Amino acid sequence: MFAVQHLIETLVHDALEASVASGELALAELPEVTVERPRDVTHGDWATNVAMRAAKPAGMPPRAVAEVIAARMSGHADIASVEIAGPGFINIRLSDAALQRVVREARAQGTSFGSSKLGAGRTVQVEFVSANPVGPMHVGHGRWAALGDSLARILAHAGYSVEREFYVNDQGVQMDVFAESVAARYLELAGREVTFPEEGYRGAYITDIAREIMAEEGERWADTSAEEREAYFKEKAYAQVLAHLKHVLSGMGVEFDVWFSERTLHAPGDDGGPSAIERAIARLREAGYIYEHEGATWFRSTDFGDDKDRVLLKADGSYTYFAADVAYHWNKLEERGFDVVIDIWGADHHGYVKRMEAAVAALGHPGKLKLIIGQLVNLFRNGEVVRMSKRTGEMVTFEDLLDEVGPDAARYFFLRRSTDQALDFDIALAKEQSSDNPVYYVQYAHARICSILRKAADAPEAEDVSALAAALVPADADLSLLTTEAELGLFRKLAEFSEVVEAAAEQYTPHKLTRYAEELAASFHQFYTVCRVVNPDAPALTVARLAVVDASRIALESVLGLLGVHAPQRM
RNA sequence: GCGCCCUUAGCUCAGUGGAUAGAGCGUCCGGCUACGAACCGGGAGGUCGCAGGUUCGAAUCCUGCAGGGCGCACCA
Repeated sequence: MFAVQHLIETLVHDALEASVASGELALAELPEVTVERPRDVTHGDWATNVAMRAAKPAGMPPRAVAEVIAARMSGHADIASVEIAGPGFINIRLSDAALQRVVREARAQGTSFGSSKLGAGRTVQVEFVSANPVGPMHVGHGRWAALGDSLARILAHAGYSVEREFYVNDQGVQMDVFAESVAARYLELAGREVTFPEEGYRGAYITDIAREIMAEEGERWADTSAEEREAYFKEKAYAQVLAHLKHVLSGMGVEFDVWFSERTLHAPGDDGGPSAIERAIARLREAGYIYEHEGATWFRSTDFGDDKDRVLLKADGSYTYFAADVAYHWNKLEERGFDVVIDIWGADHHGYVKRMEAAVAALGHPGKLKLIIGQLVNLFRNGEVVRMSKRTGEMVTFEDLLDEVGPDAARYFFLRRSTDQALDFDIALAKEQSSDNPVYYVQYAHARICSILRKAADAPEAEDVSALAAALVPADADLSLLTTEAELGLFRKLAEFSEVVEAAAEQYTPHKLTRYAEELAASFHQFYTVCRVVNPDAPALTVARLAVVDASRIALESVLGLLGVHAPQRM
């Protein structure tokens, strides 16, 4: 995919360079060339402020600089006009030929439309959700699931080699409490006197798990030692919860490549040698960032801007959660060698950002860890806050939400807001099948297109509209017949796709794609309202319009695919 | 007390240092004898939280203040 933005940047840059070479502009160094989309369409497709940036060093008025550069840009086949405007903007308008090429490319490339080589094959790991396997996921996890998965899809589309990973905290205090909780419920079911653990998990699912064990194995665990019982229940219950997490995530179309067990970080190495945690600490020690104090082993994270140093090995001989996390990131960056590692965390964990970045820097990989901090989700129903209590375990879970609104609406709503904005999720609105609900607006455009293609092919029952389009419209259809504002507007919107994907990939902002999806759908609906597509009296025009319709179908399917939302052919 | 995020139209939110700050919903007025009206067109609606600063230019960058959210463990 040729991204128009890069073409324009190159053209401006070359014109600038040539102007300096010829002596028309006296510049010691070239200013950075940036092009942007003007807000106002009358200002053309692209604009650059480079003349204003170069004016002072060149000792010329901005508009005079712009004149020099603009004179060297006109004449290119992809450019219809170059104009100087305002204080010194250079406004560039694409030629119809350039726009028509985008339509042909979309049809030729199919699902790879909008892809780019931005990532150049670099490897990226996206770790997200990583919910503790001791209970159901809350709706926040749903947001991270949608975000991480969509980001992974976008990065892959932008040319990165992507892996999705779920870090399983299958060791530690929470697992112990979890096992004790299940054991206590089990004993209750067996009719024994038992005091429920003070900090135990009180959700009804704990009892469900206990009941299941009871059904399978009877009361044989009621009279064993607590250690034996809890050790067994821990594995049993944890396996069940993990399977449940996978099931729920899968229900929203989120599949992980790797489920990484925290236990492997504590376990001895493959050769029976030191564990990953021990190796990581040794590495930090070599680098001089470790010291002992009051019986504990500390990491001097303050060397990297953290507020205070952090304990890795506690005085009681056990490792902190952070120690495992250090080892985990050492594993990601050093042992598995990812070029970029992305962690998606909830805002409630932002306090760990500095120490994690410090650890990664101390391990010799500064800057490779990208931490995305997502703000939390507030649930509403018809404008009323849905209250939840963690203490009693009463809550609307991610699974409940998914069951109620469905995967498409859930994902779309999770992705529609920028990550650093708290999300108000209104369950009633997400369920509503009306124009209030943007996911239907976009899907409707796609279904409408499919209907047109079926109509054009006179095949109302056809399932494969892609084949219909291929048969109806040759690759070299004469697109120069399409000259109305609505048609050209749609061309322009299609031409934006690639650059939106790149921006979303570079800035980790899937919400840009929901916005683009709505804009693309709007451009299509406008086109549809004004331009009759299937017209027996004008076969050439019909074919040309069907080409744009098909390109729009491909783009909508592609953008919805990046969001993980289904593109229905009928609805 | 310290740190991070947020504050833009009645509501929910976009907005890469640029030109007259946008979208959806809501509201008002219009548009189906042709391909899907779950659609389209138009109007009204803004001290971009407040105050300074940086510069050719600030919703955007810096500082301070106010309001809201989330964190500040040898917990995970």
